Amino acid sequence: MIQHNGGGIVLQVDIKSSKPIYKQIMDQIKEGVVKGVFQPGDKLPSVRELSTMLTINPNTVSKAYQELEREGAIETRRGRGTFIVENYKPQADPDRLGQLNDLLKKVVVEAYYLGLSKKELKQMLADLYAKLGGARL
Amino acid sequence: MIQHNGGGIVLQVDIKSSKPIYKQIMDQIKEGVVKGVFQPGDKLPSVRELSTMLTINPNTVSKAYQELEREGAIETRRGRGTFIVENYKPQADPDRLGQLNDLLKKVVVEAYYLGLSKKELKQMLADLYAKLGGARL
DNA sequence: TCACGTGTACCATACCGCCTAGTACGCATG
DNA sequence: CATGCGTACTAGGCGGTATGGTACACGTGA
Repeated sequence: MIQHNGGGIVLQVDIKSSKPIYKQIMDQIKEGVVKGVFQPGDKLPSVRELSTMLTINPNTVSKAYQELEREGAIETRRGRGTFIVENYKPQADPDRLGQLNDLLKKVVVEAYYLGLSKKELKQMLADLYAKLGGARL
Repeated sequence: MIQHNGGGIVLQVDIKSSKPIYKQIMDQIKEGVVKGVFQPGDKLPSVRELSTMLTINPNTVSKAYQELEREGAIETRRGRGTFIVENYKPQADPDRLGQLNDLLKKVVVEAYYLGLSKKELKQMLADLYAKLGGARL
């Protein structure tokens, strides 16, 4: 578990996880935005800097940044760096909406197999909203 | 998209999907149990039969069945076949509970990036419960 | 102007999960 | 004993992921 704390931001990567490193970075940045840890316009660590901090390859960081930009979450300015997008406009993408529905369906099925009632799952969801986005959501 | 319909059960597999085939089988069987399409004690297709129907390798089906048995969802009886477990007793597995929480967290973050409000997500969850387990959940 | 930091684009290599193919074994049923 | 069943094992191919290295294009600031 390698950690990076530069200027208040905290990113950590688990090399041993089955989840790809570039996806770990993506998820943490998006979660950080929701939490408010990353503010619109904030500068992210440079590709080389973050790769050094996490002792991973620059290409891996670059891949994470490219995917995030493709999703519209961040933007890159050549020669300047990578930044959290300002005034993010969500678009009702049918594909991503379907994926979200599938993901949520999986949650419901898993909850059943863990013995969680509908009420308990709703509570879990409420707790997450409280924990993640006090003001934002 | 290959489909199998034997005795009322319907399983389909998308070879081109990035999701592993054995996981597709696992998810569909678990979803089928929640829906009630599969009843406790029901016999699943044999490894060879299902592999033939889906035109995939028997080992792939076997892997799906083994994982499902490890999760306690199904049980195999040597020489007889594979069956949906009767009287399934959910166990409060802390690991799986943590994974469920992570999955739900991802849902919340994705929902934010799709512009879905907390209310809309809760509605989506309610719809899924209605669609999946009318009586069971 | 020029050095520097930035993201980007290649290429080659290695590793690992997934899937296939084939063969063989142990067990329960009829 | 023949059949159907799950299981185990080996070998190989394929694609995604990550690494290592090099090179290029662009914007900034001295």
